Amino acid sequence: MSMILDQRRDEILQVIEQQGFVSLQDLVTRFGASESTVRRDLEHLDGIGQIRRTRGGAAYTGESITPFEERFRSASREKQTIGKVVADLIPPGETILLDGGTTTLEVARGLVGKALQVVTNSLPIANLLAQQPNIELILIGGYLYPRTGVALGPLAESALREVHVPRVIMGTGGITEKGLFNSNTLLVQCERMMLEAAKEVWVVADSSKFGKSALAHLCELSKVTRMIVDAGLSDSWREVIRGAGIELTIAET
Amino acid sequence: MSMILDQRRDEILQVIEQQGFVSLQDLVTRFGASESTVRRDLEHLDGIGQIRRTRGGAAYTGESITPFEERFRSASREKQTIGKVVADLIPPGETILLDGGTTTLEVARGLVGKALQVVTNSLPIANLLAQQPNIELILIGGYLYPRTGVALGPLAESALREVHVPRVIMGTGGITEKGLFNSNTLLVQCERMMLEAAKEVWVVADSSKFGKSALAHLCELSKVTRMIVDAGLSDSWREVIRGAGIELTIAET
DNA sequence: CGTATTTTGACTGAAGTTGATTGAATCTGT
DNA sequence: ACAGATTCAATCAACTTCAGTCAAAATACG
Repeated sequence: MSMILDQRRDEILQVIEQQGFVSLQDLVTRFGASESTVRRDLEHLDGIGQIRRTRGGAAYTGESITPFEERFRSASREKQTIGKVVADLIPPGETILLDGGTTTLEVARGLVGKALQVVTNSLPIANLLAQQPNIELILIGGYLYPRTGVALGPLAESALREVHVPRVIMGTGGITEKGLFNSNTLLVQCERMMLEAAKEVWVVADSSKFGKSALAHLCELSKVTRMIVDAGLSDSWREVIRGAGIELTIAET
Repeated sequence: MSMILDQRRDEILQVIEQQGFVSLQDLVTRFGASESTVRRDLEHLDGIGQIRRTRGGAAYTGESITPFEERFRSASREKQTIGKVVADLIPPGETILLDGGTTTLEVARGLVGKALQVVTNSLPIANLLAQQPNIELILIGGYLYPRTGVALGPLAESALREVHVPRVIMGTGGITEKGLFNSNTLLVQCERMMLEAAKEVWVVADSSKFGKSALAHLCELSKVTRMIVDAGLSDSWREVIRGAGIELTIAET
């Protein structure tokens, strides 16, 4: 594994995350690599589900970024299953804290029709649940991170300080033995406050996230109470997760 | 200057979603693409059911965005003109605090394309402005009042305590010589915090609001710096408003 | 040091996209 | 109902981007 290669792919991912869309030519000039190389990088990032290739470039689809166009696309089947399973695990009448992200958005979809109190800093999730008569929605405010629709920053953090809930349901950018990662430091800071606000920490992640780290370290595995993952998770990773004292739920179709 | 296919189609979809309808020529000049290309894009978006093609352009047919959406479709012409006039009165680069409501939503529509910092507790306004690249959006969180999509309650109030802006732009339920009124005590409480947070208080109201009171008294007329009203306002009311030391702006078509 | 493996950049024909150009269909004003 | 204008679908050639292949370069490893 060449260091240069991984580094370049990480940086490409960051560029795509920041801009939402990037043309292949842009990446070629930006990194001084050949078309073929960049094309292979995009192919790889598409393979692990972090981006979606389009003719002429690529678009971001990874966690923690929920462009509003996302509503027109369908999330991966894995994420949908995870969303349904998690929603069924939550007892009616509860209060839950819902992190932003594509997987948690699927959880929110699963919650439709239930009687719950939901706290979230995600605009897309708020839009989805605001229409639900049985759901009482509490919005965490703050600086609205463009294109992602997630409220972050000092306002969000001080609002989270006043909130206490039995569970938080979080998405993540990557999971390794060292813990959870996300791609944005501002986001990680806010997610730390979420961890503080909740007794139990549930993490939803599709299996492509395992073994992937990202820019910012969020927390140790020991902070996590429960993980809900799709059936594609390897046996060795199941061992690691259970070995860390985490209750592992596999979301089957 | 060619553009990635998917990106252009997404942006076209966003434009149509926001405006309800666009002409083909408008899209051609906006994206600098040829008629043929735009026409093919519309054909595609029609094919996947997100828009409906019409002669000369296209209309939005996607799943209803939010239940609040219909509110601004049915906004009266008076409110629309007020919105445009107010938006033109705001110098670029400013920070404004935007109250919730149908008239302020029209103000927000007028702000599209400007470079501003906007603070709001209204979910519909946040949805409208979150996608604008030149607008930095700060969301006031809190309990989301279901009917109107406005964040209220203690969380909203403590967030507003940390905010200071040169102007707040407020809607209102009714105006009499005794001051401003609104129909909801929780809302009024929150709006009082907005008054505290701003140096200048601008009130937008269509002329039908004058002479009407409502459940909860918000503040005296003396708190208001400026009012923007449609041309239907009677001379006697104009006297009353100016007599209270308020700068009165009549929004003409 | 030499060999195996991975990564890279150039090249290819294939496939997709674009803008211009047609004549047909539709709209508008009289 | 008519003429003129606009919009449309269909087609085509130029252009761009694509996946696949191969050999050179870089790296890993014994």
